[in-house]
Amino acid sequence: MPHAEMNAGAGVTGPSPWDQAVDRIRAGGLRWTPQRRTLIEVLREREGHVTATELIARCRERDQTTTPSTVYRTLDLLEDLGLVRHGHGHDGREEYHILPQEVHGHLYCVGCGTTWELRPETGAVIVEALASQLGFSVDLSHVTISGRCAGCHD
Amino acid sequence: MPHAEMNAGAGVTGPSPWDQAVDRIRAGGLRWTPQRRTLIEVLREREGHVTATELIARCRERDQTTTPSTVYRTLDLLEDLGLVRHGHGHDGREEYHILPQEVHGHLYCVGCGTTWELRPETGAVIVEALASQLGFSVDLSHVTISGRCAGCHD
DNA sequence: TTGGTTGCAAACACTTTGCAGCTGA
DNA sequence: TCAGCTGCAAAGTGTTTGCAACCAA
Repeated sequence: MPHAEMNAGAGVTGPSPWDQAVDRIRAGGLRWTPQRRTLIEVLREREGHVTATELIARCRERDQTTTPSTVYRTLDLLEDLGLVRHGHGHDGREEYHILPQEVHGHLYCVGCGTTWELRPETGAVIVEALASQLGFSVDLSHVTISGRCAGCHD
Repeated sequence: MPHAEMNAGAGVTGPSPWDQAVDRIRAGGLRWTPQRRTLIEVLREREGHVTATELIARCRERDQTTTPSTVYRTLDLLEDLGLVRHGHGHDGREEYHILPQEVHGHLYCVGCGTTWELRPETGAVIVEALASQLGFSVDLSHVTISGRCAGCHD
């Protein structure tokens, strides 16, 4: 998918936030379980956004016994830890943003169905326009804009 | 309300597109029923956007016997006629835009729960920014931006 | 008459919840 | 041990569909 290029090189400082997740879970008196490990394995392979349904399916690939309720409960937990955030996609389904280290919105192409990231640099124009014109302060992470991407014009 | 007066010099032109709806429905060999009349009465009192659930409730106020399935089916029909358009609101529910005579997006305030219209004049900045920077052509009618309105800043 | 419509109820897809038993620390 | 976790099944949303009866044209 023609996703936004991830930072090559300069990257994140220190260990992956997912590694810290184990400790942070334990630190809260919570337990590190096989089910949580499975979900986090799935999550750390992905960047961007996924639907809960997709996560459940991917977990089931690794562990046939995966249960939806456990996945949802674990996602709630991870959201409390700030490792994922949820919103709603263009079709109204729960959609999880993985590792939102950088707040971003989404662009959905009705032509090819691809979802693109709307980087803060680009989104800034929107944020500023609405702030100055209407006094409205945008939460970019909840923005999804539909339209047609460069490759899908009529 | 914004333009909409398509004053034709000859004969059949209703003052409101809703009046034309009756004829357009009949013209398609379809039937004009009490249930459809009820829904359209409800719709013509509203501007902007409503959830299907809200429409069902309002119809039931007028006609206790209103059924969800009929409302959904009628909304489908009205969408075919171009009288409403549906999208998804900030919470992922079906949301209908009534009489989208003027294409517009939405602003949702997470503070007070109000939904505001994003007028094309204001939205133009967004459209232009994404077009020039990414070659993405925005469909403003599917844009919903969350944030805080001027009266709800922390 | 007759095909579009309706109401009902059941099906749906996705998500949440209650609870008894299991398990990580 | 024992609070937290899991699986299951059942409940809940909101939306869609199958079908026999119904009714607008």
